[in-house]
Amino acid sequence: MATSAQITRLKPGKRTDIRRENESLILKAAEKVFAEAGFGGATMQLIADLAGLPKANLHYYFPTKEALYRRVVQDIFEIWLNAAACFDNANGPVDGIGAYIDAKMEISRRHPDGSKVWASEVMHGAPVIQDYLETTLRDWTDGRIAVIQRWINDGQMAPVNPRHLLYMLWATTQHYADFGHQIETLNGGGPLTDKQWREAKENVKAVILRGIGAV
Amino acid sequence: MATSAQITRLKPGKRTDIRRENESLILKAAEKVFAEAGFGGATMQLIADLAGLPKANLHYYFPTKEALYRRVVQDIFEIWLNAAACFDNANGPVDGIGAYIDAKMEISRRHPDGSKVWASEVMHGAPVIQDYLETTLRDWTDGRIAVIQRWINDGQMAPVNPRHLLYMLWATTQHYADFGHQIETLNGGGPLTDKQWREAKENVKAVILRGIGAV
DNA sequence: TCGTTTCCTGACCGTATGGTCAAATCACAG
DNA sequence: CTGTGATTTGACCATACGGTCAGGAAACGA
Repeated sequence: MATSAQITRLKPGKRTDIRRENESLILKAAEKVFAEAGFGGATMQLIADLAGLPKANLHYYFPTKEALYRRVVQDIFEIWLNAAACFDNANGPVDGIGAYIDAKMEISRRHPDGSKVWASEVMHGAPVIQDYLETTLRDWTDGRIAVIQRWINDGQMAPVNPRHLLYMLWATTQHYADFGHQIETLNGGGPLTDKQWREAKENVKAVILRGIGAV
Repeated sequence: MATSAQITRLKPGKRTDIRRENESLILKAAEKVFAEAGFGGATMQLIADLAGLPKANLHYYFPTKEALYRRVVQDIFEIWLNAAACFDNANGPVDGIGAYIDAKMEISRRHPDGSKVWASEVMHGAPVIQDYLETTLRDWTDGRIAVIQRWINDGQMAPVNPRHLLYMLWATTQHYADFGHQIETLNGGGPLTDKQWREAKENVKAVILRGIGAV
C-alpha cells in the first residue's frame, strides 16, 4: 500500500518532474520556432537550441518532428476550444458574443505564436488536424450556429448568417495575432500598449455588436 | 530604323515570348507551392515539376529560391494595392468601404494562393517585404485613415477607430482565402458556390456597414 | 550560311537536416 | 551499496535540398 503522502501526487518522483519540465521546455520552444519559420522552415536544431537541450534529447521525448508539431497544434486547439465556453451560459448576443470576442482577443494577445501555428496549419490544408476540423470543430460550429439562430428567432439580433458571423469573429480576433507583425509595423514598430489593446477590443465589439443589431 | 511592324511591339521576337511564357509558368507554379507548403517547405523541384520544366531551368530565370519567392510576393502586393483604388472616388463610406470589401473578397476568391503567400510572409515577420510595410503600406494606410476620419467628421458614419476598422476589413475579407480550407471543410468539403460567395460578401458588407453606422 | 546570343538540361557538389545509436550518467527502490 | 530503468548526449548516417556548370540546341541578325 502507498502512504498518504504518495497518494497526493500521482507520481511524486523527481523523474516525473524532469519529464514534465523538459516536455514543457521543448513545447514552448517548438511553438515559437514553428510560428516564426513554419513547419518546413523549422529545424529540430533551432528548437533544441532555444530549449537549451541537445537535439538528440528532443527525439527522446518526441520521436519525430511531426509528432512534436502535432502536440503543439493540439495544445493550441485545446486553448482555442476553451474560449468557446464564453458562448454558453449567455442569455443574449451582447453577453455571449461580447465575451467570446474578449476571450479570443486575449488569446491573440497571450498566445500569438500558438495562433500563428494554427493559422499556418489550416492555411497549408490542415495536414495533421483535418480530423479535428471534421469532428470537434464542426460540432462546435453547428452548436453555436443553433444558438445564434435562436437569438435571431427571439428578435435579439438582426437576421445575419450565423456561419459567416462566426467567420467574422474568428477573422477579426485572430488577425491581431497572425498579422501582429504588420500591426506592430504600422503602429510605429512596437507592440500595442494596454490601452491600444483595450481600444482594439472595444472597437471590434462595438462594430460587430452594432453590426448584428444587438445594441 | 525599325519598321512600323517592329515598333508595334517592343520586342517582337520569339525569344521574348519564350521568356515571358516560362517566367509566367514558373511564377504560377511557385505561387501554388509556396502557398501550400510555405517558403521553407517548398522545394525548387516541386515547383519545377508543377511548371513542367527541369529544375535547372528555374535557376536560369530566377537565380535563387529567395528571388523567386520575392517576385511572387511582390506580384501579390501589386494586386492587393490595386484594390485600394476602390476607396478613392467614393463620396461616402457605403460606396467606398462597400466597394473595397467587394474587391478584396474577389481577390480572396480569385487569388487564394497569393493571399496565403502574403499572409505567410507577414506571419513569419515579413523577412522580404518589411520595407514595403514601412513605406507603401504605411502611406496607403495613413491616407485611408484620413479619408475615414473625414467621413466621421462629416457625420456619415459613427466615430469608430479608423485604423482598427481597416484591420477588420483586411481580416474579414482575407479570412476567406487564408482559412479557405477550414471554410470548405465546414461547408461539407467542397468550395463555396457562387451563391454562397455572394452571401458571404453581402453578409460582411451588411454587418460592417451597419456596424459603423453608415446605413 | 555563319556567328552570336539566348535558352535548355543532365549530371554533379557541398551542405544541412531528420533521425539513430550506443555508451555514459543519473534517480531511486530494496 | 547495488541493481534496474529512466535520462542524456556526442558522434554518426542517409537523404534531400539549393545551387552550379559545361556543353548542346535553338533563335536570330546579317
